[in-house]
Amino acid sequence: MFYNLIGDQSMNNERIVFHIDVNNAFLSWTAVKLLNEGSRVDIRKIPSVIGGDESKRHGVVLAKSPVAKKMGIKTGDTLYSARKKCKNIKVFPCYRQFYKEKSKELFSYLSKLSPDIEIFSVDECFIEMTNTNYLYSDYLALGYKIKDEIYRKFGYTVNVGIANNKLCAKMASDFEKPNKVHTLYNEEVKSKMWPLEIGKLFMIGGKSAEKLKSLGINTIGDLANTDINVLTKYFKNQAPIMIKHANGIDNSKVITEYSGNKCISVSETFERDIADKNILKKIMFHQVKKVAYLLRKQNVYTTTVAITFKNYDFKTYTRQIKLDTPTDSTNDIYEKIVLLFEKEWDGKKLRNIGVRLSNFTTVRNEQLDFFNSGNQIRNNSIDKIIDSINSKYGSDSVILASLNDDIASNDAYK
DNA sequence: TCTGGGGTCCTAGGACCC
DNA sequence: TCTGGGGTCCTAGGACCC
Repeated sequence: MFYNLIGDQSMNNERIVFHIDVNNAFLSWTAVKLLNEGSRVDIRKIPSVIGGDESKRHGVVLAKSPVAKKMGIKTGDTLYSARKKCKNIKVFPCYRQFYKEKSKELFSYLSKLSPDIEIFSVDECFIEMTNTNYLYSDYLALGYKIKDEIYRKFGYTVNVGIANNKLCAKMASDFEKPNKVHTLYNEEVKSKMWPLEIGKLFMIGGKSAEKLKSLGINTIGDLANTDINVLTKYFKNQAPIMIKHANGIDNSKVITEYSGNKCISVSETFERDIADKNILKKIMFHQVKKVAYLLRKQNVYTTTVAITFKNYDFKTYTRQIKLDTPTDSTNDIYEKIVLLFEKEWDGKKLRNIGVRLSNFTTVRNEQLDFFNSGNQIRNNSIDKIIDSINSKYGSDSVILASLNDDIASNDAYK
């Protein structure tokens, strides 16, 4: 029997957090979709990846099968390099909308276990299990039950991490994959986490791992036992949190309430580099429409707008501007975006362009410009009317012909 | 046919004020 | 003849996450 009763933590009063992570989410979900559609091949069992469309210059690996992983293929690799590592790799497209539906379906099932659930990404969540002992007497057994039931109900596997805090739950679910349940209780940190290579620690990415290794810190245990004063010299304010993490300490709460985004952005990589100003402006206009709509949906106003662009040579720039008056108007935002663009763009070919809104506020604190107040009010109501029509009939049902005839009427970019 | 997209958070440095 | 220093706000860039 796989229920390990020795591992049962239900008798003490410690906090219990679960982390649930879909194994190779995009690939697993695609596998389920294809099988449901009658395919005889389970793409999880062959060398396969989910990748973007190379003809649109989106050619990166977004998820990989276990076989592909064994051949050295990593998420973020170019499809070109994935093929180099594995000649007969099968590449499947990315069905984002479908993944969103699968994600929703999973979390609504998990919400029944405990209302204290934090959706951490499209395929991961934390569940606060503290104070549910009266319902679940054996957490490890429960972990297996959840995992197996997800497989039975939905046809894909997950990893479950069980620990006394979020960090350790996340580290635990990342141990051996797929289709596994792991615990990482406080007393297990030394034996299970300390031997791991430093880059495995949450929030230690490639750059930090490299720097730590150059200091002779090679494992999580090394980091846990590093003098904080030494580490602070190299990592400033990050040092204390790094050492805490390495010791399995984390007091962060499971956040159940969605509190809105801190920023909203869109960006687009073009099929071919573009140096045509009118086309670039049209693209930005459509992007502004999108972010402004999302902003209004959150019922907030932005005080900072930014453009981001990437040159043909991959150098990226961001240019931002703080607004005197918070706004949620498509027109206002577009005006600022164009201003920034005209000022900063040197006319060279661009590979990618995007817009970003940040520093939101709920209060308008509006000082209506005396001469333009009529226009402002008119634009605001136009935005709202367009939002309601677009949310009913699709995002491009109505185009702001009144706003900018040139852009709205020209369909060079759609 | 080389290198996506959407987020959060931190830091360094400049401008400006007292 | 000598150019301090603390605080705040803002921008640009980068690290990291999925």
